[in-house]
Amino acid sequence: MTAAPSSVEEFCARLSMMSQSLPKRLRQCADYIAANTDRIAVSTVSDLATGADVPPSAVMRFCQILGFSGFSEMQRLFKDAYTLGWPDYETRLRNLKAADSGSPAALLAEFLDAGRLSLETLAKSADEVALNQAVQNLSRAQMIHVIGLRRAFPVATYLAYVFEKMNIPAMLHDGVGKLDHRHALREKDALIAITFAPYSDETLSLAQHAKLRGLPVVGLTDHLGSPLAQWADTILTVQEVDFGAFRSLSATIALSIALAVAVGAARG
Amino acid sequence: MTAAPSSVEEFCARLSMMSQSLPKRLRQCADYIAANTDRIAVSTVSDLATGADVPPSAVMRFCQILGFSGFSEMQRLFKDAYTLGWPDYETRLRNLKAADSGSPAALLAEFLDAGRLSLETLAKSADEVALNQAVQNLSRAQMIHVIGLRRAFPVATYLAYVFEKMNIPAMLHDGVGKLDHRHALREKDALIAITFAPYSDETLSLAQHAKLRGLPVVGLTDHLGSPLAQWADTILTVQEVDFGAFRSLSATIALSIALAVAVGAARG
DNA sequence: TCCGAAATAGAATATTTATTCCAAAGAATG
DNA sequence: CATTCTTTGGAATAAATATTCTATTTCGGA
Repeated sequence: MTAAPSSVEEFCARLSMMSQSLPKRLRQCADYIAANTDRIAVSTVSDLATGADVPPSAVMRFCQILGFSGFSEMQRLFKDAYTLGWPDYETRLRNLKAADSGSPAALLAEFLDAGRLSLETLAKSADEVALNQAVQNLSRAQMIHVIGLRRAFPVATYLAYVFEKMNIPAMLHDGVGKLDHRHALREKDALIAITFAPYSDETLSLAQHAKLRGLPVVGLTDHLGSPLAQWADTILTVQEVDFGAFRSLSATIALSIALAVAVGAARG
Repeated sequence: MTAAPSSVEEFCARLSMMSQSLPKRLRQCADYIAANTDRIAVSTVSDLATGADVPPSAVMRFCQILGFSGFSEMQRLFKDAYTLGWPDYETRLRNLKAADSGSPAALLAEFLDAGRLSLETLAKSADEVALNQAVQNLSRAQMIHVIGLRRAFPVATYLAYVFEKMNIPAMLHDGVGKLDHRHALREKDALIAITFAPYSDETLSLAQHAKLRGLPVVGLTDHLGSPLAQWADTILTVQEVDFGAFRSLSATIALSIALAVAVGAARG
């Protein structure tokens, strides 16, 4: 018995290699599974058996012929691939770590990978409707207030930089000197609030203040259940892949610039 | 008991509605699940329980509070949604770009692409030797000073954030109040200076000051001919691909974190 | 500080799901 | 046509997983 495939690609290759030489029932399995690789992660043996019109034991034999100990082992391949976004990521990560763990170059490779993965995830999950709505709200504002502290601070400062370059009136609430500028929020202004778990009280508090005064609030956060959601009119979510304790911010910054430039364009 | 959500959107909405008023353990469930909606389809109760750091029974109670009969029913929602499948990155990016140019979604696609290209470029061009040298210089320092203004400011602030999180003494020279803290540079300290064309005088000036006092200076800039080169012991270069007038900073930030974490590791 | 209600953890149980095994059917070979 | 090897289906078993239940703990209000 040959070894089991260790990636989805390898799995597919093996499949097309073998399917010719398989007896009837097993070929049915192979064909059905090849046509539904995207369902394997969320199916049971009997789901697949029903789909391929074979008894469950045929599916089991099929898994074993491919080199897996059973269905569960085969399914793990697909569950992992799904969870991680791309199939080979975990394997590559393991190799990199094993190779030369801790060396600066290895670390850099990890962060580059994490950044890339974050960008790809955002491409898949970006909510166009929310983005358009955010742009509309912000482009009507007389002044755009920006707040983001701790990990979100770099994002906030970059937004402030971009707005300034485009001659859009914007104010960064940076908390310097513990000065609170909430009263700078005036009628017809809007707020961009950025915060990720663990959420910053100051940011939430300013968002609440703005919301209660009736200003449009655009929230940039990590998920829809964030406490920021209740104070924002529009929520944009970004999941950054983290490596170690730190995140790359790549996706967050990309989304921020896109937002800012779109606002700039909308204002003409 | 209210009826269970019948779509993932509804589920997320319900979640953000409730999460405020939930007791501790259930809130942990809500937060973890909200941040990992994409994993639910392929997780077991105990996977989620482990991730949320609660016992499995808490996850069950959580499912029931949301209106499901149990975990299996909740998971079905996500398994079904999964089957519809996300388009892959390439497809999605093409779709985003296809939306009439200038639309927020199209802009986002461009910035995501630019970001990814920058990361890939850095992966190919990174100078391992310089990186190692930079890590060495910085890990010996008693305090690390960081300066980066304008476009480089977000990078500098993120570096300061990361150093702080790792308990490494660091000082951000942010120019607030036009205060000049160059005399905070002391024997055995080191400086990270970050600047891109058009180069910031303040940054160059501080680098010069440090160099003349004999402190190690690590320069992060756009190319080896940068004016920063003459005041730095080690030069790290990053080319960010720009789209329109703005750059994504993805690669610069990835390099910065890698540098910081490597320094953290070297200091033990 | 006490009481009652709410929340919790973990063990016990039920259910689903995966896996094995073997008798029977079918194909190939001489 | 008999023999042998392969394939098959389904029942029996094992394992994983979900779910319930209850003794405790925690929390909030008198």
